Amino acid sequence: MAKELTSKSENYSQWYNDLVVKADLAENSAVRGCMVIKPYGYAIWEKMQAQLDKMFKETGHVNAYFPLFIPKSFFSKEAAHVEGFAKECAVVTHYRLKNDEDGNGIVVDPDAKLEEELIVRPTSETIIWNTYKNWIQSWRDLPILCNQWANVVRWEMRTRLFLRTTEFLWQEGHTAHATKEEAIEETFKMVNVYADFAEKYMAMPVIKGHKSENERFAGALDTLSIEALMQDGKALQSGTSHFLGQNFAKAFDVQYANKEGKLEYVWASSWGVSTRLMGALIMAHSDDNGLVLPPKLAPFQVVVVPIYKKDEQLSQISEKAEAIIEKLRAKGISVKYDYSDAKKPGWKFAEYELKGVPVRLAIGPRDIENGTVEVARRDLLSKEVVQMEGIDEYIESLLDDIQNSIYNKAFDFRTEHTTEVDTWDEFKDVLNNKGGFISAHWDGSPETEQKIKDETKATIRCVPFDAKEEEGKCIYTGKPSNKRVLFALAY
RNA sequence: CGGGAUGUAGCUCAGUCAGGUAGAGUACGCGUCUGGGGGGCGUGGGGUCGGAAGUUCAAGUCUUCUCAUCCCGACCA
Repeated sequence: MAKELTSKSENYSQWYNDLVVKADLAENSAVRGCMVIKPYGYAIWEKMQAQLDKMFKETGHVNAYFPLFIPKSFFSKEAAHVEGFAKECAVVTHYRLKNDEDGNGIVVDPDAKLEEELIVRPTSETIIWNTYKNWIQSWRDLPILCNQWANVVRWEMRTRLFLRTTEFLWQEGHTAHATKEEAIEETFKMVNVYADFAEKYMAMPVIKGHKSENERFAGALDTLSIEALMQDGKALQSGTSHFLGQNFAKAFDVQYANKEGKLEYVWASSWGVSTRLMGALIMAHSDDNGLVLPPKLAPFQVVVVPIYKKDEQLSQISEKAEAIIEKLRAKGISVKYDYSDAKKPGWKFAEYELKGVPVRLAIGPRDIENGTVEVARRDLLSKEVVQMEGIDEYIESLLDDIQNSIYNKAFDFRTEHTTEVDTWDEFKDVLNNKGGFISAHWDGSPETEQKIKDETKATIRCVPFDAKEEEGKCIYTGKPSNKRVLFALAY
């Protein structure tokens, strides 16, 4: 066994790290906290990007690109925003290197100090709103519905592949609207796009809701998020959509003339998902044998492995295999044919399992004789022998089955790990022994949330949109509450 | 920035206590038998022992300094 995974039950966090590295998704780089996304991992990200990009465009958005660097002065214009990000910013102070006079290699040229430092963007609200100021004069210029695909840098203390890296890839939508109602509508629209994407493509059920004040984005009036549950019972915030009110418009003095000719400040939203979704995808479905990918995001959905001894056997098998592959591709199914002699069939089986390829076909002399194919599905680790005739239709529906099946499995897991509690003792007991989402009453105050966090590390993941109205008492203070919120330990 | 640990082959690590020719597994090259679940046998290549200075006839091992990384905490999508 060349690539042994740590088992999930033994050490979940080690299992995750092993999986990311051994499935060739990403690795740590020479730069602290920054990862190299390897081709196989990047292929999954590209699939996510392509689908999200399509969904953004279908909802009327366009792509643009704004600078990596943000002048320091822009940053301080929105008070809450600078407060939230100041502690984790990379700063460019110089623009030139030179040879050290003492022969110690290359040093920063002290004469090349910038007049004003540049911040490597941790998010782009400030540079974008500074730009929007020039784009907006009249109600006729609104709305602006821009998205950008970019990298951002947040100088985190501790990093983990995909879940939290110093530099990460994401998309950030920044919209400008004439009215509050329209901006709020946009905020909700995009959290719904994220939820659709997570559920239909990632096969990952999510809860949509409002963030509590403590967890809100720096500079937002309201933050909506999608929250997913990982297999270790911890929650992962997978996407956020912010209603920014007029905060940035006021900070950057972005006003428009309304139909009556009166100047008004513009209303804003911003929303984003990042390569963190890769972490979510990995943790939502995978097992001790490796990655389990939903067919809709797998770099290739089917792998074909020929089993042969001699070259003439291979050409006989290839003839059948290629006919099958052609039919599958005609149905839009992506296929890899691995006829390489570099590895043995057994090795390939294990490797593609590790990489989460949804369906594996094995064709050997036995199959040629019987007109059959061995079909293995990754999610259930099951195998069956199927007639070659009609195999394309069989696989087409099998891929749908797999997509649904892994969604249902994750959904059942979440249902099983969502617990209503009514007392503080019960809360602590469920948190420590069962994990998952805990639905409980809360008095609505940031102080109470903070105390709960200090005592248990659990935070309010969200106030779900569909939280049922019911009278109850805060589990911590006993004060009255009219709806349940979701608590969990989170990534 | 506090607490703990580790730097030896591409990777994972032994060897350091007690100084004396640089090791294993895995990966890699070649040959061969194999091939329906990470194969067997044979053989070969691969190291400034993180860096610098010191002690010594002799340093991976002892001393001092230094650099880097990892884990736990505070921060966080």
